Amino acid sequence: MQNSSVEHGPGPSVPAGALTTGTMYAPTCRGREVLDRVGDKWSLQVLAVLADRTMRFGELRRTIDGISQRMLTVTLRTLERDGIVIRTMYPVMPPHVEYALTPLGKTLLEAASAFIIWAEAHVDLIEEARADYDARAADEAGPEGFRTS
Amino acid sequence: MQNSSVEHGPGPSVPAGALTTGTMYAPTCRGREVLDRVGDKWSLQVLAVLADRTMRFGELRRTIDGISQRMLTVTLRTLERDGIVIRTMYPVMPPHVEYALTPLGKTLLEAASAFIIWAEAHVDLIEEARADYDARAADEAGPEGFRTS
DNA sequence: CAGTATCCCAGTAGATACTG
DNA sequence: CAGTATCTACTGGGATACTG
Repeated sequence: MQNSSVEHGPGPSVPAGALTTGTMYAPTCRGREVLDRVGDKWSLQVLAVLADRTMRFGELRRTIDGISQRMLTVTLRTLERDGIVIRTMYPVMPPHVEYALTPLGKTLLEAASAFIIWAEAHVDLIEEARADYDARAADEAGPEGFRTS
Repeated sequence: MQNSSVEHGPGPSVPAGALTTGTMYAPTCRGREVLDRVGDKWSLQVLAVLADRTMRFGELRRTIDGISQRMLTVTLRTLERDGIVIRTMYPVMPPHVEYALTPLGKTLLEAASAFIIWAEAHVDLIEEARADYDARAADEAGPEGFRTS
């Protein structure tokens, strides 16, 4: 995925130095796939819960509550594969398995924390914005010959 | 979808220096929906691109490249609704529309930047971990008498 | 130029049932 | 307990065609 066609003419549309602010982000490259990975419905949840302590499968299932058995398994497997959590199995009866964050997982959680905190801090503002937007939208679509009088 | 029981017991679960990682995150609440929103396939991309400067619809389309017309529209609408980008239309012929980050959008991008940067910085490590994992998985399933040589 | 409207498929997640 | 297997429903998103 690259910008093969920036050629919208010989125009000086990009003043060469316009890339001051951003540029650093621009998940145009492979970082995307990591974001996709961790940006799914459950990964961050699992991460956040494991931040506190090591947990067993059943504990995670009960703690996260809302997650299905299958999705917990899938999520944990992927995180394990990515080196973000580590799975320790004790071959006893009944089985005992523990999940913990790896050092990599901890750095991830740290990096994501600002994001998570932002989300929680601004959720109200966003919902307000939505209400506003919807109200305005209704305003534009609403006055459809309702001049009853 | 709430975490009815963050308490799974009388846990002094966080030992002494479990690093800064404590209970502070836990996207258990409404922050989740915000994360879902921005965590989709295109939002962060759009945000990152708009970090540089205001852009027109077509510019975004060409810059992000890979995004379809439909998804750009959908993404922009949602971001606008959430108060993260602002849409300015100049009713001329042909139409001229510009998109920019709102102040809220800028704070979001800032919050997300650590995350994005982490992703780009660790993508190699992660892919390595994956290769390892796959190799080990193949090892466990593979040794089926395939000692050909 | 900047969209909207449809159609449609692939992938994702939920529920359920079974197992070492 | 800690999974795997399967079946299905839902939806995100691409392709395409049309419009003010």
